[in-house]
Amino acid sequence: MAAIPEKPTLDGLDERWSAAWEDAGTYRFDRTKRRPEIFSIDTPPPTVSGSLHVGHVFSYSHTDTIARYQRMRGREVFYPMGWDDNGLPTERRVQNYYGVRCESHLPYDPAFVPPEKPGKDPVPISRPNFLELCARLVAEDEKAFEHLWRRLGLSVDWSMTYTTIGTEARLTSQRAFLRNLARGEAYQADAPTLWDVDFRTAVAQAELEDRELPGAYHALRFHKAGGAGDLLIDTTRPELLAACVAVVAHPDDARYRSLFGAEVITPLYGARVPIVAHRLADPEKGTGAAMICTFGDLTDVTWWRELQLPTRAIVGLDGRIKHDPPEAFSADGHAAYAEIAGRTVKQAQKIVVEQLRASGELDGEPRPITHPVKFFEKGERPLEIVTSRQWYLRNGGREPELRAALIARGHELEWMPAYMRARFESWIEGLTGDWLVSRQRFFGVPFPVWYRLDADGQVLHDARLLPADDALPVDPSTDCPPGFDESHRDQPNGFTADPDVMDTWATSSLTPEVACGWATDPDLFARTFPMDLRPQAHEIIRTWLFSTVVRAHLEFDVLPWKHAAISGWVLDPDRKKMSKSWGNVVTPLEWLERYGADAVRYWAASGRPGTDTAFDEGQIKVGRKLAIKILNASKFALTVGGAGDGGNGAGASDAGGDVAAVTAPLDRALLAALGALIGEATAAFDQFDYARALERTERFFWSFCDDYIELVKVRAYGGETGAAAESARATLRIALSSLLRLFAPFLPYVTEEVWSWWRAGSIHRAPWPSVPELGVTGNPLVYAVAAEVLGAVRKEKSEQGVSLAWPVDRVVVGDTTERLAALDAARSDVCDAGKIAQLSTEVDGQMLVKVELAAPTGP
RNA sequence: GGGCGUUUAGCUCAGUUGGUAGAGCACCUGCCUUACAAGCAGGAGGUCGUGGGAUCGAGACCCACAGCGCCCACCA
Repeated sequence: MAAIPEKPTLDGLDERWSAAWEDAGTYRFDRTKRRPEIFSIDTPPPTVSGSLHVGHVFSYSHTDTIARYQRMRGREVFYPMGWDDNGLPTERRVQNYYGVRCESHLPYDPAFVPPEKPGKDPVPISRPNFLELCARLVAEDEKAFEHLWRRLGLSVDWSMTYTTIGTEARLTSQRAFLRNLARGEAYQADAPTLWDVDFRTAVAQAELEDRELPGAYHALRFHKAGGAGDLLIDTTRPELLAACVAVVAHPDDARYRSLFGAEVITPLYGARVPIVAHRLADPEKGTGAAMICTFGDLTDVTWWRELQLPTRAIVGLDGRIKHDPPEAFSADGHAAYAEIAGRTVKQAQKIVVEQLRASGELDGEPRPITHPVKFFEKGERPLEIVTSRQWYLRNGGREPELRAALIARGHELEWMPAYMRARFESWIEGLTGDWLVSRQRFFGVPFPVWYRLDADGQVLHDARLLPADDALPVDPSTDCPPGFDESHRDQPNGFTADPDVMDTWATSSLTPEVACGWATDPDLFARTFPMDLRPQAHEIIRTWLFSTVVRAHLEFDVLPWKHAAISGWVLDPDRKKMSKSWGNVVTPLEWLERYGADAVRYWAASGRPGTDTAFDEGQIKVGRKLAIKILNASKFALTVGGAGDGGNGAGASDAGGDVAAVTAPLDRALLAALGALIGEATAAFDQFDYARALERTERFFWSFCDDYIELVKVRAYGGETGAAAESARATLRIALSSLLRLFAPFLPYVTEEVWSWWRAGSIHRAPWPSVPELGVTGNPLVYAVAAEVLGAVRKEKSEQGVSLAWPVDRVVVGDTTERLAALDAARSDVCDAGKIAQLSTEVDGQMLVKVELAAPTGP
């Protein structure tokens, strides 16, 4: 209990209460509670190597309001925070930050110290050294995030953080993978794969994005066998001509029907390729005939697979044309190929076009077009398709039954807002294959797999060596498989490690399992899983949400959570998707310091679930004003009539005041209206609609300040005694108690501050307000009519340009009998508040208020 | 091309069983009133995207169209 300040202020509240909550363990999770008593939240682990912007503050504030509401409802809230620190973003940040480059073949250098400043040329370092730097940098980043989150007032239990590269995450990912493997859900395949030539890794369908790029149609002259003329074929990728394995047209296309089964000879290279038919060939496009290359795009892959064509790959993992030409070229063909060998595809295209022009096999000039090209979402050059050995996880991409089961999971899940389910479904319906989970990178969870080598040192991919479950997590590049030691590594008849790491989503898809302790803490797991809520952004429904559903479905045959709350984006003030540069002009911490956490949270909570919201400094200012208003109104409610240090101390009831003392009709009317508000706010929160709960509460609160307090002020003042005065004072406290608790999920600092003036314990562990605790309530009409008449009196004074304290000789109110009766019940309050000498009423169908001001007195 | 969302005051947005348009900001006017001048009171401002339909009655329901945004698909 603290004294009520003479001049309440928001200054210093954030720091003071953050520290107090930490000391008191206010948000500590009590793991003795059982599953039904617990509300568990699968918090999104933010990418720590990314920049912090107000978008983070926005969506994490939403989740925190839900967490606080559930906690006040009596649920023990399991609200851990994770840090997503594995994967490419961290690698990239480490490379730039320290000026280093990971080279897997280098030996570990225990004495390595990164350069003070990144040099011009990156320093090549070993994989273990590189991983050390990753670990060092993410530790710093995570501190910055935690600082921001604490300041924002997230009610997270900070003793329960996890990271996606930590031991728990590696153990969970590897165990889950091995179980997937044992059940046949994970498998390895040597197949065409989308490949980023800069990152030198395979990427998954979920990580693709289209970008519009300029390109050009080139009409190539293929030669019919036996000199029977030419066949024109349009292509945007003439550089892949050497990889052409067939020409395809639609089976119904009359122009080509007679040619199916025949062969044509490719320009430049003189290779004989068949003309084949396939329904995906579009007669409307180009000449209606297309060349099939291995591989120019995903349609090529489909044709290649379904028509069982040979492979003639010419693009290497480095994105350059391979040096060995495919077979079946003519002598001139080999010469032509030699000129592009070793070149990038871009360079090769120029050369090939020149060669075609020279040979007369380019029909006309290239016709420029703009077309969508597939990119890795983090990449800078178009993806190539190369054949490589990769791990896959079944996700319904190739099995209708699994696909249907996952769509059914989407129906089982409760979405907020509900329409977001459509994105989940359309993603599943568009899957073209299983989930490619292996990445040729370093800072990730390694696949816990080794392979036998034969007597020649060749890898036997079918002869897998797996670790014992209790040995997990393992790093196969430094740990040895059972029965082998380091001397057998990479030796004939020995073993070699699987070189790949898992896709970052392969770990992130297990956040419920990681956070709830599936691998290490079965007791905790039983108390928290399946979880109650997954809050997340809509653009990662296809990745994070979907993959998490897949993993839980495969492993446990359940949904990982009951509800998914999808948040929108923060947009620039001009309503464009927020750009990095704009979002970083002022950092989130600076906003918090400028206006206080409550103010920023207020803005965030005004963004409805799933709705993109423009950043609005004005709303933050409004939030700050609201917080200040709460301080001042509370001070008044708690001190009026000398009640400041009175009877409602540690032992006060939930209601916050003496319910039995509430006797005046106006006061009882207020409690009736308050009860309705509590019902609305509770219903809104139960549907995760925090924005509605805030809006209703705020509206009520301003009316409470402007109307109710003004109406009862005189009655509640210190000079007054008796039941009427006590009734007003008790009602002020009771209403304040409820209102503070209704605001607590949004404005944790100011509400806690006021609560501490007069109540024991944290407001954030206080029970959510309820109608029963208000006791008997009255007719809300009394409050409504009294406020309206007072408003009419104010309006008259305002229009006459006099002070609101100006006396009124007489007011005549015309209204219905029922409303006049309600007014009569609050007659003295209305007269006191309006300084009205005489109030008379007359029954009338329509409300009419006539106000006669007192004449000016004196000079 | 398919789907989802959205369109209400100058700006940001509420408007949940259909009953004669709301809030905040900004703007204008007035007011030091014993919680609050980072305040209080008041005012002005909208044919609710367009066109149809069912209804006694539509911002809300149905249909079509348009703008904006997003998701998915197409990528020769």
